[in-house]
Amino acid sequence: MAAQQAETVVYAHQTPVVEASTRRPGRTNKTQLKLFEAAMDIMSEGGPTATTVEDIAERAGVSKGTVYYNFGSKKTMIDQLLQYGAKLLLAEMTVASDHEDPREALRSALYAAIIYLREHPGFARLWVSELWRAGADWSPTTDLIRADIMRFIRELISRLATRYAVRTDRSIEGVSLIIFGAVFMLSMDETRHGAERTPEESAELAMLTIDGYIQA
Amino acid sequence: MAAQQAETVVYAHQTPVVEASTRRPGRTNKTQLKLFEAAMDIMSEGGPTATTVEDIAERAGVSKGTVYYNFGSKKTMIDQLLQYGAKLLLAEMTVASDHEDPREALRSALYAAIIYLREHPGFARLWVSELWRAGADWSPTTDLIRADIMRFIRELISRLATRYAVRTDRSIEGVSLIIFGAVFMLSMDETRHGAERTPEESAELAMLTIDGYIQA
Amino acid sequence: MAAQQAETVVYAHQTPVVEASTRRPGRTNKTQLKLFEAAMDIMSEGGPTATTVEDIAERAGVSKGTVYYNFGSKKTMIDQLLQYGAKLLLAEMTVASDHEDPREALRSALYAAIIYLREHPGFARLWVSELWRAGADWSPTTDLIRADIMRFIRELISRLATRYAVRTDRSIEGVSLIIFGAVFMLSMDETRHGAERTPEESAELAMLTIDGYIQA
Amino acid sequence: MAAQQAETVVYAHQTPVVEASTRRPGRTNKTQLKLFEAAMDIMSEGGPTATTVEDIAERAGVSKGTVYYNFGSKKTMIDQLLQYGAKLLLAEMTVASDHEDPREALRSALYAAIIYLREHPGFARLWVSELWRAGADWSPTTDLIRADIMRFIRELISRLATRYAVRTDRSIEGVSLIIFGAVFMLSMDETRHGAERTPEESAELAMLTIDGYIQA
DNA sequence: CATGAATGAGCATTCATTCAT
DNA sequence: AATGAATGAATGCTCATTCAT
Repeated sequence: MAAQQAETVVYAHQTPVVEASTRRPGRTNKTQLKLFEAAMDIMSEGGPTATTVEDIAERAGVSKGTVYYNFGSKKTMIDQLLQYGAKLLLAEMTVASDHEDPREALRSALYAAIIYLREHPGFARLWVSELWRAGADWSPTTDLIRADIMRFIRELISRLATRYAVRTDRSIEGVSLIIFGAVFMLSMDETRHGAERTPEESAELAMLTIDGYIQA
Repeated sequence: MAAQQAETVVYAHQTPVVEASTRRPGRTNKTQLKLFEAAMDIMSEGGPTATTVEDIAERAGVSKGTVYYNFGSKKTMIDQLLQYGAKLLLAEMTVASDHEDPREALRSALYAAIIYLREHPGFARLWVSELWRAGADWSPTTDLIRADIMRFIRELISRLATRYAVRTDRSIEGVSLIIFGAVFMLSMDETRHGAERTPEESAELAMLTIDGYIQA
Repeated sequence: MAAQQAETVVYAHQTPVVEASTRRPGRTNKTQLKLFEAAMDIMSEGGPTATTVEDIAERAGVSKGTVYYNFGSKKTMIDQLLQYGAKLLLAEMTVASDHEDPREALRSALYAAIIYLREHPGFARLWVSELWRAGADWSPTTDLIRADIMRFIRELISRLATRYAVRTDRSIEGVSLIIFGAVFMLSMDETRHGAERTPEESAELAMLTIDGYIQA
Repeated sequence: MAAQQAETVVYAHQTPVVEASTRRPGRTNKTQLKLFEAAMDIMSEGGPTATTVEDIAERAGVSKGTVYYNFGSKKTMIDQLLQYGAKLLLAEMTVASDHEDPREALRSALYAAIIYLREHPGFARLWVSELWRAGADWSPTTDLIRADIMRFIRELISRLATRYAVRTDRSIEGVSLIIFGAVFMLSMDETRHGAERTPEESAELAMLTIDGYIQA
């Protein structure tokens, strides 16, 4: 007796991530969490297209039907997984960014992001896949998440100007983007080639860009 | 007797990447080029998994069988397409880097890369997909290509020290990596959201990192 | 979670033949039986290679996917079909061989075999195809079945010595083999050219060899 | 400029086997012989359906097109190969059967057949496959060959009556058939499981049936 | 004579999705 | 709330066959 579900999944800003698009009202339940973990886990190997619903269900120890009972479709599940992961990532970065010095706040946030992506390679892998997807089956969720992350970084970068002299011939948006790119590449590289750098070193590397941004 | 893989497009390495399964010598022929173009074209829409062999063949104006006659498998074709695209990319960057001033050489090479990736979104899309794949069907090609690009950037960065004071507490390898990430993110962002920046601006942004690297 | 192979029809051996790839326990279900019947039916026309999974599914009244849900692959299905048919054949022969006189027991068993093969030409056709296959996709099932049938005949032949004088310059193994060959050739000939002999006559013919074996 | 070729291949009794159905008039040429050898060789592994035209051409060291230039179709090639092999087999048996004593003539002919089939497992494999094929693509060649072999054996068996007392309650046709089956099974068994018997022993085994036939 | 390139119908297989229980 | 069985459209791949050179 499952109710039909809307195709469009709106990313719920500020409100509980999963709730909005769940098949049935109510909070993310235990089965859904199990499926999220399993999916994140397995997604580190092959990206969403290469990962089958059966794989995920098996890893989560439930049947395929259960995935459909809980999410209605693979697409929806991926979508909500993305939201789930992004929420956690943002939460980590937010906590870490609680520093008075804006440079330190940014460094600390990037450090947290690097740690998170290292520990959740499946999320990183998934995000990359979705981030650069195009065509018919594009979901707006990715854009919304990207916007949230970007906004978060942008605000941290804006704060730099309150204490440092920053270059005014470079857009904050642009700087945020390449910082984003640097962090991602560092994380994915670790996943692929093993950690050749400590998270601290990675964060310092990413801050090089900021050092180029701060100054005349 | 049928050509499963042509040596032709083998990416410029000391040892041919796909030699093991190569069946015959000879140059990349017209059909293979047509297929490469078609594949690059289509790949900008949905990544390799979402792109079917039939689609590629149709766009190239040949039959599905022809793809298999020329490449033997989808995987092999993708692999060689990657090599083909990388060869062109590196060629562009090499030509552009012909400047006496090492900073300008680097900036110009990055500019060329940004242009190339903008004009070949399919290649960029494909590369991203392969770059972070793992598991059974991983092909070493991606690693080799990545290594070549990284080596190229690394050498340009090394040259900076001949004229500028550079930070010695950051590894050149690491700097190369985040430059790589920045360029990629800039390019993919353009593909996804339309060009909000000129290529020149994008190149300057990427150089911010270098500016952070150059100085005491 | 899906049943690729059922343990059910595993041919009566000490160790299940296909155990390695079995996914779940449980009895041979209705769908699998339907598929066996359909496959045996169709196989009489063209051997396993010429028979498509689609044909079998259609004749069984299920979808192609169902075949794969139940058996995992065409090869596995053929394998289990062989086991299924062999089990039935051996059962028939076993029942028929219940005679005190060893010669009569053997004759009766051969008669049963001839009847069975006549009524299941698909099984005979399949077996012939597999029996002499070689190369990469060889499955051990055929050997195991052959060994069982041979062992059964061998034992019946051994019993002859308890009542008759038999030639000791001919190996029981060899005699079993040519009896096997005679029965097969008789059956297949009927299938190809129509029944020119009654099963009784066929059985008597096969017993000629035994008559040559019994005597000084 | 290849002339079209008739689908129906008539088996040329008593006349050169290959000539009748060759695309162009004239004797079997070198290329055709090379292809026959290659096909016989490779056919021992997988039967005609599993053997591709490409496999045969490759083994013969010619191109696929050459097969079609020489035979017009795979079917025709197989057909002529069958004729070619049968002609050789019959020739061997004929030479071997030149004995005054009919029993010895038969034994010797069977011995020759066993040797031939052992040395040409591809022919045996091919024949078995064709012998029990059914359906639309049945070629009459197999029947004609079978008839020739059977006639040959039948005549040898008929001669037995000139010197031995034979059973009159068993048809010569039937006896020929099971001798045929015995020889085949012995040969194929050797191919599959290695030679556990010398050809002499195999021939003696097959003669058991004759011993059952000779006597009151 | 021979062949390399191309073809396309046909086939085994995968997998997201449905649904009765 | 969960699931096992079934589905069928989609897809990668094979291979006999054609044909221009």
